[in-house]
Amino acid sequence: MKDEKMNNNSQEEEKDVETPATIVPVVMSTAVNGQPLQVQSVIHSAQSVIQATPIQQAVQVQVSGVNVSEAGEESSQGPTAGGDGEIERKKRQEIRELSRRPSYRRILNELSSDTGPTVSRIEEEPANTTEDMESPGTITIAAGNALQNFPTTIVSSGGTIQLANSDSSVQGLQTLTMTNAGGIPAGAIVQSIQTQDGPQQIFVPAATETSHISMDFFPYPSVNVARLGDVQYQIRPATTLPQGVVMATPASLHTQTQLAEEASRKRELRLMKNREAAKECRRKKKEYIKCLENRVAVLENQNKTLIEELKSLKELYCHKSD
DNA sequence: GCTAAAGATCGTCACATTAA
DNA sequence: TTAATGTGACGATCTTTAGC
Repeated sequence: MKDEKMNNNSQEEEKDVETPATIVPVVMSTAVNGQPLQVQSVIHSAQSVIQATPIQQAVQVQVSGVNVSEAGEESSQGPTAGGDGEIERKKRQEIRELSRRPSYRRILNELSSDTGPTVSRIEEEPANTTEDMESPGTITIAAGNALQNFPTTIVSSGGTIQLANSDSSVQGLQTLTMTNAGGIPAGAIVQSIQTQDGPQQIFVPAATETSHISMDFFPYPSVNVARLGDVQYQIRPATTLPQGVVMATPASLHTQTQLAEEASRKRELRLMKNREAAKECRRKKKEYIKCLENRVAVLENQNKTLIEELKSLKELYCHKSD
């Protein structure tokens, strides 16, 4: 069952990593996966993970796996020159299996050079502003970061709509408030919005006199929401519905639709957050594994130094006893 | 160049833990 | 108690590699 996996308490792991470490005064230089190590910081991070409890076992398997892989790689320089027999084939197969972890090494290299702040994974669209607004009745605007270049006034078929961008510096979620100065014609358009995911449309319900529309923009199209007064409407890709189809329901079904869409929105939000959490979790895990690898390197060197020291002391002792 | 195999990555689910 | 968050497991998909 999944119970056993839960023994690997994540908080414990975090605490282990954050435990104040003692700096071990060892002078050495080493390298892991070709990366030169700063001895002090390596020892620091290594010390902090030494007390790792249940998860340590699991990760140690990985670490030893990497070591084996590295060893195998050294011995696999090109195809075997002479032998063609079954044994040679098996040997080559073995070597291949051992040496195959290129992407993993690449990740480690990236991790070791990653010192800056987390870079946003959401590609920013170039600003897309007034050019699409010329056809009457359809307003094409830009979402995402392009909102900062957004015009404050655009003309719809029903009149003038004032746009106020709440905070264009917040990535991922943007709120756009539209105040309808002229009144949106009942049953008519619909605002067409250009987002990172292509044009999207908001359908204004028939016979609705509204003076206020607000829209939330997430990086994920299915989460984007428009509100007319108290009613929420999901902003969907324009391609999912034929032009002119009114998505909004009659007043009697508003509550039901509202609930369903609210649930759907919550789910999308939860999935989005979980997606990000999973990414963060994996990043931490890689970092943790890297710390353990560093620890291995440090301990190996430390061991080597101690053996040398013991050797020289033994020699000294032998000389003196003679 | 094509293909199969294996590893890596990602999104999601389920559940444990934590914070309010 | 409950909502939010963290993380292992799983399956789908992508990437990389070797062999042909």
